[in-house]
Formats: sequence, structure tokens, C-alpha cells
Amino acid sequence: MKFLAIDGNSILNRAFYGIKLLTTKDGQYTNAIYGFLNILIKLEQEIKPDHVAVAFDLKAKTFRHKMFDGYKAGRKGMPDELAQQMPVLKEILADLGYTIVTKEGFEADDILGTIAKSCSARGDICYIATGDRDSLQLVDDNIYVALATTQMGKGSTQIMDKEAVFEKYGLYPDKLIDLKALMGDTSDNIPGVKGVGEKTAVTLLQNFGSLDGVYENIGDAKIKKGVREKLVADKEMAYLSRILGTIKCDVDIETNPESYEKQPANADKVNRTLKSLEMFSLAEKLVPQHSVENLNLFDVVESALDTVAVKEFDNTLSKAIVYQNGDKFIVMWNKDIYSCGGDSVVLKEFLEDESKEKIAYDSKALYTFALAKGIDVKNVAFCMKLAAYLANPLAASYDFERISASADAVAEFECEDSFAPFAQQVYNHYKEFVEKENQQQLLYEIEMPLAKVLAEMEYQGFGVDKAALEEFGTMLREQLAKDLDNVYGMVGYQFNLNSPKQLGKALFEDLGLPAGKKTKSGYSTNAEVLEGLRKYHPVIDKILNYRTYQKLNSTYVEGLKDKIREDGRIHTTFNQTETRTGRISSGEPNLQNIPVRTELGQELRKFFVAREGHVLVDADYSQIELRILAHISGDENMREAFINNADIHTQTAAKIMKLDVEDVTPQIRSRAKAVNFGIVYGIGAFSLAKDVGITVKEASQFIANYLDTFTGVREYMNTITQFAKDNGYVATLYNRKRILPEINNSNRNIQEMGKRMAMNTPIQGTSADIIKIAMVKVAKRLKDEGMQAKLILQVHDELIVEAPVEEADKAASILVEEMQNAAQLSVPLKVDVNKGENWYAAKG
DNA sequence: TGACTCACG
DNA sequence: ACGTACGTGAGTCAG
Repeated sequence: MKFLAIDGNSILNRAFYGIKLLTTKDGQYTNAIYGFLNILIKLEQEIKPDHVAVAFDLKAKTFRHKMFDGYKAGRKGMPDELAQQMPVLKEILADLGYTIVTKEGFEADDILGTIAKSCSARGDICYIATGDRDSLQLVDDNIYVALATTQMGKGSTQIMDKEAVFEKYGLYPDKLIDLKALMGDTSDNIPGVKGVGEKTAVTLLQNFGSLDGVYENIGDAKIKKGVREKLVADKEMAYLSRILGTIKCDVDIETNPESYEKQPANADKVNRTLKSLEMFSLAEKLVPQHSVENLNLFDVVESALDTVAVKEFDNTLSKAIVYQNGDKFIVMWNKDIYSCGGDSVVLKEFLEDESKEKIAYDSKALYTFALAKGIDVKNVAFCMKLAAYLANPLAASYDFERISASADAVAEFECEDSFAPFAQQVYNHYKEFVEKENQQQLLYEIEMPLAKVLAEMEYQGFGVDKAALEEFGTMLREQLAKDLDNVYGMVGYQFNLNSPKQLGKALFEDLGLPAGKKTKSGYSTNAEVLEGLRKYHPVIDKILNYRTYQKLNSTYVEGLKDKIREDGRIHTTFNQTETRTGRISSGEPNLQNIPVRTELGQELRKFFVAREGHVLVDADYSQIELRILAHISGDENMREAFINNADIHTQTAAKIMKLDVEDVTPQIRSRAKAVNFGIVYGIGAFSLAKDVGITVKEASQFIANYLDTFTGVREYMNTITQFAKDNGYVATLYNRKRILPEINNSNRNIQEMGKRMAMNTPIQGTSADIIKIAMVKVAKRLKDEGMQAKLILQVHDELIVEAPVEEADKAASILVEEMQNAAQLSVPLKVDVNKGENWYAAKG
């Protein structure tokens, strides 16, 4: 029999401190669990035990604590970030089929000692896995210690037998207790003999065999006078230390090997837990993926398409459920199953039937599918993915498997027959959740209609002039090569200028420029740092130019040109369940970060063009976030500025500096503008100072003046952070919620970040809500009015419609009207609109 | 894969 | 004493 006895606390500790803090997207700490499981996998591979015990300490003070006052007094309690992970780990271990052992009044060490020694006595082999060298005293012919460490996130173990211990300490394991009795152990607050260190102690034990031997021969000439005096003075301490340092091997716990036999894992549950912890690679290693209990949903769906067609489902299933798998869907409705794999006519009839409610898992995917097939989907009554996102916008993904795991569905989804009732339960769960959270309007009137709008926008795409784009790329590459040449010349050798590491060496070591900020892995070489170095060396200018050209060419020219489809258009994908604040994001490619702030960058927008006979109509909200702040905070000064349609930054400057509007210089205005931005983000003096180029002191004064003037804003910031602390979440005007695990974190920096999120999220999120409402209304108007014009892009506060020339003016007024009326705030919403043949021209 | 850098609102 | 403004996506290097 091969036993493995794991010191749970010790390994968990090693893992926690050996790996940087990891969290899931919703703030659950996972690093210790992750590290522990990695070490566990390693142990399983190397030792292949058939019996496993995992020992944990209970919180109560131990027997040994009481024996010596102050024992372990120096040890800090377990940090919250670690304590949170303990119960989750225990659950996983139990589900994996391991036996967990705890005993009131004893430490994990003692439990391990008891198990190991009973094994050894029977003649069984036992491996003790721990990060703690204390356990080495237990090693004998049958007992080995596997010392575990975590380095670079990977677990590694070192197996120690008797000889290995001797090699390391010069003593066999049974003498290690006496060694500790003499030399003490500061980390465990074991005093030992004052003034006797490792070297002296080892020599003594080698000469006299044991602690008793040392004192029996205390008069021996081999003991020097000074050492003898110390030994005599601390004799009592030495013997007390031996008691403290001895691991107990007679704890009253089960030692019958049968109780530690590995049990079959509950693979399904482990899988779900690990996936909820975002440990996908571990899931594959820990639980056999081909096990029967662990059917992959997609596999089931695949087979269901072919084989389940005639099976009957639960009669109570009154709604249809649509599940997507690639471009196939399972559609269940009143006991019938339709497959689009073979004959899509049935599916088309079904999807277009207004009288039949469809419950979608991912409604945007359904609309996208339908657009491609020429199907006009009607009556989509629910979207599980969107509902799950509203329930918690922090999750890493909204895969069906994942959202069903947190839906507490009672029916276990184990085989194809149970899919329908299972999906029904997931649906029920989220439907109830939406009602409980009062998010009906947000889901049914904003997000779900928006899903269809977004699918249509993706389908439309944005026309791109590929030839002109490529020509621009050629120009960039020429410039870039020149700059690169110049840089090599000035530095004196060739290197990879794209590598911050190599650039750092060139600038700060070889050219000897003053190194400022550092990053984790070396010198910082970002634009801000380089900007500060301009005056020292002409090469800096070239590097900055090179960076600009390189970025434009690789990200925008090379990156975009491969994304142009055969229709000459780029079709981005909008992600509706990505951001924590409620914004949508754009990817593959991202069309929400096309350059605009520099002249050269702006050139790119000239290649985003309207179709023949069409124009682009571009409308953007003016200062929407500040207007929302004015509304939410009710600040009179701020509201007044917007109601009078004043220049908000000039107005802000005038108020906080107590100047006449005419006396506000461009410089003062620009500082006030920076303050306004800062306020929206949850301001800090340090960052404002950096941004504006003033001292931190001046920045604090600025902020103080601001908050004294805009007292409503100060009030809002206080109220919202207090709300977040009390409730653990913040919400937008439309009740979009964001939980804030950071707000009560024990780390002050994280807590401060939580406060800034609390201040910013309602503003950014409400802005996102409002433009979403506008999008739904604009799309509806364009359709209802029978126009050809189509929405093609959203960039957070900006909408772009592509319209036939003759519809352009009407499209522009629809945009302005619907955007301005999307919400009724206590200040007006203002929209600027322009037209043009390309995006550059349409920005006015 | 994470770190760095940089593009946008 | 310590880090430093909110929210994203993509290209590149290096371990």
C-alpha cells in the first residue's frame, strides 16, 4: 500500500505566498487553490498513491500553544484572501475523493505524524507532502517527505529519505528534534539554547548522539567552556524546546487504511467548480474528460440533433428553447424538436412564427444566424446570456455550462434526455432573478432589442478602401525604416526596437540616459518617459516617430486589411456581455479604437467609406458623462452650466478660480477640463498633477476648490461610496448593477480602487444605458420610416449611420432626435451631427 | 501566457 | 508607508 499524507495548511500556504494573487473576474481569490491543485497533480504523478489523507488545522489553539506562552505569537493570522480559499479547496478535495482529516486541538503536523507512523508500523510506505521542514523528523525506512515548493506558478517537489536528510543536515532524521531543542526555531518561536546555533548543535549531536547524551557528558573536554555555560544555563529551555518541537504521533484519529482509500471523484461537480474558478486547464488534468458523468454539453447537443428528434420531453415545457452549437440550433417547442442541420424550412417557419415564444441562450447569435439564412426571427422572449450578464457583469464568460452552474438548477444535466428540463430550469432561474432585481426594463426593453440591432450592425459592416489603406501602409513602412536606420546609427548597433527590454538597455546602459521609472521587468520606455528624455538626445525623437508608424502600420494597416471581407467591408463583432460597466466592446477587429487624436492617425479614417451613392452620418453626444453627473448629483452649478448651454470647461474654470468667463485663458480651461475628466474617474491629486503638469500640492488645491464649488458633486461621491460599502454594489439610472468585491478588501489600495469604481460606474454605465436606448430607437425609426439607412457602428458616445444620399438629412434628424430624447434628465442631452463620404469627413 | 505599450471613449 | 484616474482590444516580445 502506498499512502500519501498531505499537510493541507502548509501546502496551501506555500501556494498562496508562492503565486501572485489571482482572482476570477468577479473577485474570488484563487491563487492558493490553483497552486495547491498543481502540487497535488505533481504528487499524484510522481507517487501514484492508492490511499490519501489531507490534514488541516482547526482554528482553535493547539495543545502545544498552551504549553509555552508566546509560542507562535509572532505568526500573523491567515489573511482574508487566503482564508476565503480554504473552504472551496476542501470542497474540491472532497469531490475528488480524498479524505480530509482534522482534529480539534492538534495541528496538521501531528495528524500526519500519527498516520505516517501507523503506516510505517504496518510496513506500508507513506509519503508526507508538506512545505514545512519540521516533518523531516518523521522520516524512517518507510516514511518519506515530499517537500513542496511553488516556483513561477509551477509546483515542484523534492523527495527526502533518510540519506537525503543526513546529507542535508549531517544528522539522521530521528536526531532533528534534538537539533531543534538545541538551536531553536525562530519561525516557530521555539527558544532552544541561547547562543547555540546550527553549527554548534550539529557538532554536539554528532559527538554525543542526542540531547540526553550532551547533558550526560556536559563535563567532556570536547565541549568548550562558553558553550558549556550556555548549555547549563538553558537546560530547562532545551528540554522544553524538545517537547515543543516533537510532532505527536499518537493523536486519536482513524488509522485504519480503509478510511483513506481514494474514492471515485464526482467529476461533474469538480468540473463545474473548477470552471467557475476559471481553471480550465486544471479541470482537464484533474478529472477524466471522457468519464460518463462528465458529458460535454456540445457532444450531447451534437448527438441530440440526430438521435433525439423523436423523443418526448417534459410536458410542462411550454416555451421553446433555442440552443446554438456552431451554426446549428436545437429548438424545442411543445415537445417537438426541429433541426436546421438538414431541413431548415421547418426551423424558418418556427422562428418566424410570431405566436411562438422563443427562449434563447444567446439571442445575438440567434439573430446573426438568422440574418445569414434569411430568416426573420420573431418573438424572442428571453435571453439567458444577457440575463446572466445583468445578474453579474463580472464573470469571465457566459458559456451555457457556466451560467447553468451558477443557476442552481436542480436537475442534473447528465444525459441528453435531461437537456430540455435542465435548460428550462436555467431559464427559470434567470427569469426570476431579473424580476427579483427589478431589471425587467433593462433586459426586455434595452439589452434584448439591442441584441438584434447589434447583429444587424455586424451584418452590415463598414466599407473600407483597401487600396488606399495599403498605400498608406507603404508610406508608413518607408518612414518607419528611415527612423529605424537613424536609431541604429545613433545608438551604434542594431537591435529590436520593438523590444522594450532591448531599448531600455540601449538608452539607459549604452547611451547613459537618465533612467527614470522602472517596470517589473526593467526600465520603463513608454511615451511619457521618452517625452521627458527628448532634451537629452536626438534619438528619442526618432524612437517616438518609429513607435507611431509601427503602431499605425501593424495594428491598423496590417491588422485591418486582413479583416476586409469579400464584400469590401469590415464586420466587427460587438460583445454585449464583456464590460463591467455596461458598455459594449468591439473586437476582431476593434473598430472602437481607430485613431483620431493625431493628424497622421486621423488619416486612417479617410479609408472608412460610405457605399456608392451613400454618406456617413455621424452623431455624437456632447459631454454626456458630465451631464449625467450633473443629473445624478443634482449639483446646481453644474446643471446651470448645461442648461445655459455654456462651455462646461470654461465655466468650471471660472467657478473654481472665481474668475470672469472672459478671463479664463486656454491654459486654465485645459486644466479645468482635466479636473472634469478626473472627477468622472474618481479623482486623485497625484494623477491630476501628472496629467496637467503641475505639483501635487497645486492639484490638491484644484480639487479642493472644485469640490467646494460643486458641492453637489462632493455629496454624490460621498453618498455613492458609502452606498457601495453598505451594499457591495452600485447601480446605474436604469438599474444595471455592478458588484464591487474591491470596496471592502483588506488592502487599502484595492479599496481605494473600489471607491473609484463606485464613483465612475454609475456615470459610465448610465451613459452606456442611454446610448443603447438611443440605438434601439434609431434602428426602429429607420425601419418604421421605410428607409434604407442603417446603423453601422457605435463608439460609446457616437453612432454612425450609413444612408443613401437622399436620406442623409432625415437620418441626421432622426439621430439627433432619438439620441437627445433617449433619456429625460434634469439637464438637456446635446448631440452634434455631421455628414461625409468617409469617417474623417463625417467627424466634422 | 503575462508584461508592456498604445489606440479609443 | 504606498501607489496612484474609469472602461476597453491588439500587436509584440520573451520566458
